[in-house]
Amino acid sequence: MNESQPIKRRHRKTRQDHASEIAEDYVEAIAELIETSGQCRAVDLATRFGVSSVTVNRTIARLTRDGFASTQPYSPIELTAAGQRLAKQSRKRHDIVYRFLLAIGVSEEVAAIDAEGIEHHVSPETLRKFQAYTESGSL
Amino acid sequence: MNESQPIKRRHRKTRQDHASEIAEDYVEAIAELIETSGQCRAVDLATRFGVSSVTVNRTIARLTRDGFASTQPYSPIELTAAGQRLAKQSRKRHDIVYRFLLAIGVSEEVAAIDAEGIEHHVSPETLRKFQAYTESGSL
DNA sequence: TCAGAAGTTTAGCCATTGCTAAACTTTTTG
DNA sequence: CAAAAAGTTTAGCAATGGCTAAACTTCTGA
Repeated sequence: MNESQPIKRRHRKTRQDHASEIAEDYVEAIAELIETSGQCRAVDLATRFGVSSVTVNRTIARLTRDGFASTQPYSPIELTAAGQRLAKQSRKRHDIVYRFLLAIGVSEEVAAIDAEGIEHHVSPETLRKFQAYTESGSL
Repeated sequence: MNESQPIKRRHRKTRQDHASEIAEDYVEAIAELIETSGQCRAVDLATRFGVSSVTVNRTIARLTRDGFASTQPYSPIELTAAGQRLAKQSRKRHDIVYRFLLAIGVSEEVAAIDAEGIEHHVSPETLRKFQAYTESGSL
């Protein structure tokens, strides 16, 4: 009998999940910055997230440690293959959530904010429902 | 000219928001436990959230510090008026999200998990849309 | 070219959120 | 009632994620 796992697996493992969320936000932002401006510097991420560049630096160090980013001192930030994959996937999920919110009538501004928060907590099943609704225009 | 705030207010202030999420999860759980079993003990919350009772203890200490909970040593955990208000509001928001997910066809199990994650990131505007959809059965 | 501006890194601070081990209190039960 | 079980608290460790100050590197323009 294997009942050793916590009764309520429904509840997320807060610390770890939070770390993944930040990782996703960062790789997404890095990919976007590289796409739009050719490169990604710590200062760009600092502006974007409203944190100090010291904080960015350490987060990037973790991403590097975990195999998502790669850097040389004083050089632009790059994504590894794994980082690019994660960025692409996060971006896609983000877009689905954002478009869904627009489709149900949420304003662009609020949809942008809420999508940021929601995207990390949507299971594949829910995501499929979101997409289905957005595409068909109804349900 | 007041442009001192970070350019992207869209992005949540991670640390602080995360703390609020935990506060909401806890007061919600405390209220529920008191309702269903008459009282709330640290060990109940530990089981519920899958963390150690030491962790629960310290979280409760923070909630107490912040005016949401009150405790005597070795006694059950209680909510202050503010805690009860927060619990009620969180519960309501949770239910709206959960019912909305069911309404768009997400399974009960997945809806329960996703609602836990999503509820903290839904603005009043989006919440109204969710509720409108759930109630009218369409949009 | 070289001095200052811009950007990055290091050092060191704090709070939160997780843990285990151990001490302590309360409850249960033989 | 006393001992064991159950629950709580304290002490102390680690990682994450935030900060400022200060040192360092790189870039830029007079």
